[in-house]
Amino acid sequence: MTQLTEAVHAHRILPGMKLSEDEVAEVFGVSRTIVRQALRALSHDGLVSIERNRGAFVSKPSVKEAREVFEARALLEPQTARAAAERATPEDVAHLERHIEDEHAALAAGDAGRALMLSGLFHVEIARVADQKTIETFIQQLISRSSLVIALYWQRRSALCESHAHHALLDAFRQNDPDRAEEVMKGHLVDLVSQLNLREPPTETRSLKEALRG
Amino acid sequence: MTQLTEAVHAHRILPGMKLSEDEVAEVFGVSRTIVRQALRALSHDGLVSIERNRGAFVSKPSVKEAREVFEARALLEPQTARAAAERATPEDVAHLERHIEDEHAALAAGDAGRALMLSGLFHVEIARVADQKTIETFIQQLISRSSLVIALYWQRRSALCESHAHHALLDAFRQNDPDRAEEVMKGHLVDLVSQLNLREPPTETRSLKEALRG
DNA sequence: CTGCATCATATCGTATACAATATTTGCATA
DNA sequence: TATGCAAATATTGTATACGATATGATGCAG
Repeated sequence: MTQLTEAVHAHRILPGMKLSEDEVAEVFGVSRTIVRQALRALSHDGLVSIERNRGAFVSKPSVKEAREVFEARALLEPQTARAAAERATPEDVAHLERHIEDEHAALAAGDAGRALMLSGLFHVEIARVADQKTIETFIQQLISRSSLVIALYWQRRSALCESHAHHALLDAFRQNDPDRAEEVMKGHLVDLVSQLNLREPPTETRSLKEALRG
Repeated sequence: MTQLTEAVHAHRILPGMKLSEDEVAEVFGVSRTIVRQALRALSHDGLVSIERNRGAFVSKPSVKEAREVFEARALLEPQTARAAAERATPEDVAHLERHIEDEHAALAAGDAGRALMLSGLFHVEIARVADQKTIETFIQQLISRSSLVIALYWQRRSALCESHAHHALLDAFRQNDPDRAEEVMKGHLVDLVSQLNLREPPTETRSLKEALRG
């Protein structure tokens, strides 16, 4: 059922799309009970919004919400990157490195959606290295919602942006350089926001089934 | 069903206590379906932990989790208090003031549990004044878990601690003094942690029904 | 008397059935 | 043709029933 989350992260399911309980249940071959549980969970993470007696829809973050998400990230992530740099072991670094490699591989294979998902997951992994489970949970939620924000507000000019910052973070972790890690993360988040077009709230929908089968 | 949350905040339900689905369903006169929904929601907020095929228990934060909660609060709340001080209107101040008065009234009436709950809610209200819905959600969760931490690790010497800090925050808001608000909040959180005894993980349970009837 | 295996009971996990609500469709009327 | 009402349909909300799993008791062997 976590496939739903992945589909959202990979932009195979787009904001505004309705997630009908019967439909999702049929696609995954489970009962509505399970689907309802999952949708509730996603709702709690802000990925879908549930309207009573109307159904669940993939959230369409407003401009204000988009800003809030990145403001929260700016509060949490630099400090978390610092803590990660203090604690990072060679194994941690290797693990993160593999993560980046996977992202590149996905990109090379033309699977931009998977690359985007892995790119977000990288930030969650940092919180894991920092050994901050509570904050990790928050960052997880923020990354999910960031994926929605990107789907809505990304302006496509300047495509390959993240690679550099993530490599720079990796270096800082490898050298256990907290100051640098914090600064890089701070700048990285500023970069991300600067590449958003936080003005219009566009719309678009597709069929659910074909998006999931893809 | 939010009564469950209130009961936890007011320390009428204590960490470790089992929340049997049938039992809760009977107490509230609803079906297990509803109870399960509620328990999953509480689980997501970290108030209860669900063990598969065993049931839901009020969470017993470990020392590490307790530290993490207050570390996260230290990252989020000072900045949020700053933002609140920048935006606070006279209406906001009046609203927060009433909150503090309610807390005092509860304390005077001997309802220490309700006072504790209101004291926590005060922090959530600050996020609301700051107009930061996303961060407000996080703080809400952190406050809830703080309530559990307090139930487990509070050392009773120095009882009336919060009053001063909350009044100081109110003053800072009234004067729209962001620097002061941020500093006071920072110190307030340090105070709170310093009054915890983050060493032993004690245990204790009571019957659910009598706790809710009380 | 103690320890372990087995069985009975209780509790949770999932599916299904029914009720409540929203949405759509069709028709009548202005 | 457009509009408003009403019935029909579809979808979600809730309760209940059944199956799976863990827990505790019981009895037997050592």
